Amino acid sequence: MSIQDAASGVALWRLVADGIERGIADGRFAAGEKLPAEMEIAGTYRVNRHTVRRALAALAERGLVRAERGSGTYVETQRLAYPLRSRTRFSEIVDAGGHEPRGQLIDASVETASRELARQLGIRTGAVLIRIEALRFADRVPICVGTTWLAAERFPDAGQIYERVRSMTRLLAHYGIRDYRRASTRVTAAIVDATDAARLDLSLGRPVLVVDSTDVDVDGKPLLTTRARFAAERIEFVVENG
Amino acid sequence: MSIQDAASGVALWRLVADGIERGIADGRFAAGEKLPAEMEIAGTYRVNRHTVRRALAALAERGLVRAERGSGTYVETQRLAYPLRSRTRFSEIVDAGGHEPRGQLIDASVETASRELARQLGIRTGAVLIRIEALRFADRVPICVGTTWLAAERFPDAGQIYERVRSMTRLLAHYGIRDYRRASTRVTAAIVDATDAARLDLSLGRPVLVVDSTDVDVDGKPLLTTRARFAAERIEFVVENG
DNA sequence: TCAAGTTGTCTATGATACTAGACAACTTGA
DNA sequence: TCAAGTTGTCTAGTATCATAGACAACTTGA
Repeated sequence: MSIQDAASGVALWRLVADGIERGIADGRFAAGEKLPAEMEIAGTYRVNRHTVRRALAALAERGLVRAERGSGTYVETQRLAYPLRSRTRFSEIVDAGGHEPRGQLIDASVETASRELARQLGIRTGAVLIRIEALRFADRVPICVGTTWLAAERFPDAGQIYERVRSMTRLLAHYGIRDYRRASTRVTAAIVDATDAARLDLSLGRPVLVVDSTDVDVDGKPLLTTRARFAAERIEFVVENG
Repeated sequence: MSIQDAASGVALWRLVADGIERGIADGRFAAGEKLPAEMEIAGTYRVNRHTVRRALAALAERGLVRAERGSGTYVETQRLAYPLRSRTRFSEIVDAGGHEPRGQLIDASVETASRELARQLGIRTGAVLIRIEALRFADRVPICVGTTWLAAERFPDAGQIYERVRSMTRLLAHYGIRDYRRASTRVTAAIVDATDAARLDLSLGRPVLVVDSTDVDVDGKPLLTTRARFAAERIEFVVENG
């Protein structure tokens, strides 16, 4: 009972929790950043570590922070609302959320279509595909890593184009496609693999949302198919009803 | 823990105290009025009576309420700051405090000067005096009851005049005295007697401040002497230093 | 691989908060 | 004078708050 007068009627852990929350609100603890260690917080508030834990538990309950055993306690990034509509453009969605979208080419390669990919793209099995591996950011936070396949016949040099324009929408525009829409979207979840964990700056064992989608042109002809892995703790899919 | 969620970190009694304080602040519980009985408050907040007592104790500590055993708990009137200067006018002081001064004649009579009164008024022992018993209010709250003596020779019919003008300043003005000042002020305290208790609307046993004062004209000649009893819980004398 | 640092969990102790019931002391009004 | 209502005080039990220490489980970086 050192920072409160003896008869304040407010629990110590509440004062600590409020103090940390204020720190998050005014940016002293930035989103995604690590909070000071529990012992350190206990020191600054001159309070027992258990009291700090009580405060952090209350904040975690409300989703403001997330504790990672052995590593630290992190300020939860507010999850980006990501609507799933027929018109789904990463850059537009992120921009609408008040953040700056950015794309980064990780790798572009050529491969042949598996039966499944061929079916989705409406081409024959074994056809030549361009495979683009890209990482997408909102402000400087990685949101998702996506693998996109396009028919090499229709989109030659797609990898180089993407590297330049850094946006799938602009890539398609480069080939004269002014509009397209989402034909199908399937969402599931998985545990992040080591490669994606590094790309998304996620700890091992954290969940990712896996989105398989196919975009088609105005005539319904498949343009590309994508498998994207979203850092689950950073986004929230919104499905409009009706 | 009925009116707060289980993990609020704010003590129940604090919520009750805050609620009552808000009630006082917004006038739901008027100054001087009796609060609901502890059991009743406990009922409205769905809380144990002891918790209510804890809340009331906190408010009493801060001087917002005052408990009277067997009677009830009352909202403390904010004490009126009453400066003691050479220029001391009840009506001016009350008016400066943002309240409406009022005087009320209780009794006017004639008596002869005791040695002490004679000395204070600078007249001979046994001289005829007019004794005025008056009650003074701020807004409709009785503040003090005062007994004033004036020389009948100089101020004939003072009682009737006071009854009409209801102010000692205006009474003196009636006799052509435009200014006067406080020659001496002595302050002590006592327990209210039954008569004054009724007049001041005080419980028996409560303290009063007893003020003996003599006012003189600009030449230093005594005009009147007064013994006033102030309800201690309603005023606070302020002595300016320097 | 290891040491340092971090969060998670356990036991233990004392203080405070809240509830519950009972009775004393006192005031008020009939 | 008395009954009803009020505040004051006491004992008791349960739950929460806060402190303290120890160790496990895990991450990180050298």
